[in-house]
Amino acid sequence: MDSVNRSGAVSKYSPTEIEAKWQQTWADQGLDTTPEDTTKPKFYALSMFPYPSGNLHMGHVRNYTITDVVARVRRMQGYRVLHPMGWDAFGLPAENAAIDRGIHPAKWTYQNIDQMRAQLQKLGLSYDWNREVATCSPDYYKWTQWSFLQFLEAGLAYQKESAVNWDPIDQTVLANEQVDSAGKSWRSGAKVERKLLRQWFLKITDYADELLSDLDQLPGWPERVRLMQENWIGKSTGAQVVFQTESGDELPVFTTRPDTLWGATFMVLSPEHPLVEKLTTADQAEAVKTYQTAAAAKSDIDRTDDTKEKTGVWTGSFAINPVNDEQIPIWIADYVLMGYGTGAIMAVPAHDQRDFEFARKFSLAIKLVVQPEGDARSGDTLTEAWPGDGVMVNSGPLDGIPAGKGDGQSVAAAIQWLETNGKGKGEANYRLRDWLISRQRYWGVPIPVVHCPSCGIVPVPDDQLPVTLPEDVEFSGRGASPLAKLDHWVNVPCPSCGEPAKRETDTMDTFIDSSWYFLRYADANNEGAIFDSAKVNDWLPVDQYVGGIEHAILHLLYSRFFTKVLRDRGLINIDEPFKRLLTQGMVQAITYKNPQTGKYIPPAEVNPDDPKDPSTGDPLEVFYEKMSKSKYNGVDPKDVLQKYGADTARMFILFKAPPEKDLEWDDADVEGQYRFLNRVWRLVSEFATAHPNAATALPPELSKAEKDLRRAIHTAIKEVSEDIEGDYQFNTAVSELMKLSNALSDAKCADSPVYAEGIETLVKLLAPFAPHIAEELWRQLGHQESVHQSGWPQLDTAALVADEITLVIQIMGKTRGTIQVPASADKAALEQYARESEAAQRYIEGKTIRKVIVVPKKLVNFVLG
RNA sequence: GCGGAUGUGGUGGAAUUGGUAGACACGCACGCUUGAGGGGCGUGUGGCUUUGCUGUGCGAGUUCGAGUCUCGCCAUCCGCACCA
Repeated sequence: MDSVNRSGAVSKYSPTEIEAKWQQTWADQGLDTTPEDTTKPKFYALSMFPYPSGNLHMGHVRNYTITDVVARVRRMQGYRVLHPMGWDAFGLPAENAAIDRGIHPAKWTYQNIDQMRAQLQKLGLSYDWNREVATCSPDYYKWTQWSFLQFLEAGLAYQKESAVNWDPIDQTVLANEQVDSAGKSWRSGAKVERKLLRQWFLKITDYADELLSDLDQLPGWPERVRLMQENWIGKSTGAQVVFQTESGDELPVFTTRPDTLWGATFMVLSPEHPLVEKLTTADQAEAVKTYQTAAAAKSDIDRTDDTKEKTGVWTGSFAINPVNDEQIPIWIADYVLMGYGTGAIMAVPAHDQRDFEFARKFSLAIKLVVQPEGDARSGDTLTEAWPGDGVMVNSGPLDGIPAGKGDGQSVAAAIQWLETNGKGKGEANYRLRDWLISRQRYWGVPIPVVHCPSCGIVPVPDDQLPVTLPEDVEFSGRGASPLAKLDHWVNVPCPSCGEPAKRETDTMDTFIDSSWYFLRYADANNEGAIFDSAKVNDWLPVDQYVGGIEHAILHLLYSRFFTKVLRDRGLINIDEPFKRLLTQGMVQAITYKNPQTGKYIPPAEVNPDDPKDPSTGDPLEVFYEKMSKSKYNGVDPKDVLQKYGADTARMFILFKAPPEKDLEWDDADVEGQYRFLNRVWRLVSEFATAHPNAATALPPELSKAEKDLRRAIHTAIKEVSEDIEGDYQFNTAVSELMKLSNALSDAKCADSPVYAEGIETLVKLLAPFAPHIAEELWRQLGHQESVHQSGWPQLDTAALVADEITLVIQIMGKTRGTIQVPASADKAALEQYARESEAAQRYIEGKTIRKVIVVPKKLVNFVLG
């Protein structure tokens, strides 16, 4: 590693030294402070902010490096760039640390933030730290509460009884994502129960249609994220149809196939449907009760898991089919979910497979109303439901109409008939549910309302915000929210009437904190308002957002929702918060697993050439998996930075895989990047020593060597620029840097101004990727200002033009050789050169040329007869 | 079951969008430098029965020419899943 010293010419590349030096200098000079000069075009580059666990992992490094390259390139290109960082700092881990280790969540969190900030700063990320936010800080959550009150005032926040996941051991409510696939609590391991509780919701369903249709405005998002959101919102169009029970109650149902109404032979209600009790006859009371109890005991997962056998019970009563006045039985079954549609369905067994299975099992009538063409079927002989096309039969006014959802087909005709006759109407239904935001936890934003016996729910007035978290709390991990036990905090006078009242003790889902942080960065230190609207309207939307695919739905959907609500409150004028989105792939590392025992073996204990379990001798499975402690395959960024420096780590991560693909960590490739930076160091250092203050003004005439080098230089400028502007292709951008470096190493004109131009260009192009080494080398070249303020190299397209090109000679489409020809040659000349070529002569001799295809600047293909 | 993505050397990955497949690296081999190791430098590296043939998951097709376009399969990964 000290070979450079032996020559005595230049100093050794010492990353830790120069990285610390330049990080300090840049911070002192405020190089990364957001410019206020609004004459420049703006660019907002953002990484999803982290949860402050205390330790930076490789996934973070990858995420932030990608965004940093984008930000640095834009700065060099003359944009004013906003590139902030902050902390998604509320959440369960802090509270668990308090329960397990007796540290206050606030103390634990702020310690972690300090630790992680220090780690981030060692990566050379160009953040404007003046705009740092932490969602657990009262300065921030004051405005989270204020936002909540905006929702409340707009009628978009409400309380409702809801069935939630209840952990009987920890005595607390859990979010869906905190219950594993077996229906057990992630913390206590207890089987989760369903329990009715009064909870806070945000009415995201009011925005379902816009959240769906505006996905079209996001061409800069990955297709699959848009599709996932589309699926999640789950719009289906159809009709609402009102059935009457014999007792006179209305029983509305939603259906996507209103055209099959004449084939409805029974109805099914969800076991939780409010009308079940009333509809159940005395004879059936016991059976219904038993079924309801069994269904209630099952978690959602159990209920949706047994896809095979249908179960259900008849209520004993009947409904009237509104289209033909037929009497049809009303059943209950758990394949009908209370949370979707109206919690009740009309069952058309001939044309819906679930209804068909149910009808067969309980011997219910099956009536065919769509006759597939050229295939006479009847309900009695069907072996499965027919959901496909055909002609309507047995359907009164619809008879003879072709079945389908198109214009003039059965569905449209049915909806028109329903509306004309007042039996129902066209309607859309969504899978999306309202957002349950209540959490019975301490370490979150208190919901800023007071419950008053006489005034009801009273919002805390703006001038009394924030409702701060009390600090004198006990964390036992048992019972309701720790806040509920603090009488002095709970009991307050009603802000409206002054009588004794009680604070809301639920805190908000932490996804709320992260649903608006990207707006706050535009005006992060505003004490008098959530933000200055003009500043948000100036900076937003985020031009490039980068984060993991795991947020494809929740965070990104919630943020879009918040943005639209705040827009409708007149606070901002944008429809969508994130113009372009990049979902970066996982960072994986080699993993060894013993297939016999199922145990993971630390790589340090395995011989990679012959992977065997050191204790049992079993051959091991070898594969790449996401880094994690339990698999012993994590690589600590700290170790990499210490050994190679941030520049090498950044270069490796950018080069190893395209950003959206999974990246396989490989120490040998990290070494490779370190070697490359060392080569660049020697190349530039040696040049700077030999040619202090070298001129870059070009002579009027260039030699061939100079022209070739200059073409390589400007090809690099072109390719790197394109790679980091369109679809980010940092891997090929880095390979272009390597090509330029190789071209300079091989160049035979080291004393030419062209060579000096090449050296300077290499350093500039390298700057966004490896900012420290580029800065150090730039200064060695004699520059006073920072390379990061030196401007992006200008492309000279004239330099790209070659005097000679390589012409491919093909015979019958097969390449048989190449020749060098003048670039200026026209089609006829190219054909002539090709005919005369040795390669063509060999194959053409004695044959007839039937056709010649000439592709200018590329190839000549001879088709022989 | 529904929807989506991906499939190229020993490995990670390129390919101007129909025009020399394997750029750039990693690894490996050989050579030079070095007391040795490391490092550095140089050369080579898809396969094969090597004047040539063959090759981008498999099989057809379009074309002068296909990794790229069309049709049909296979495999892997991801999301959703009794959604009426």
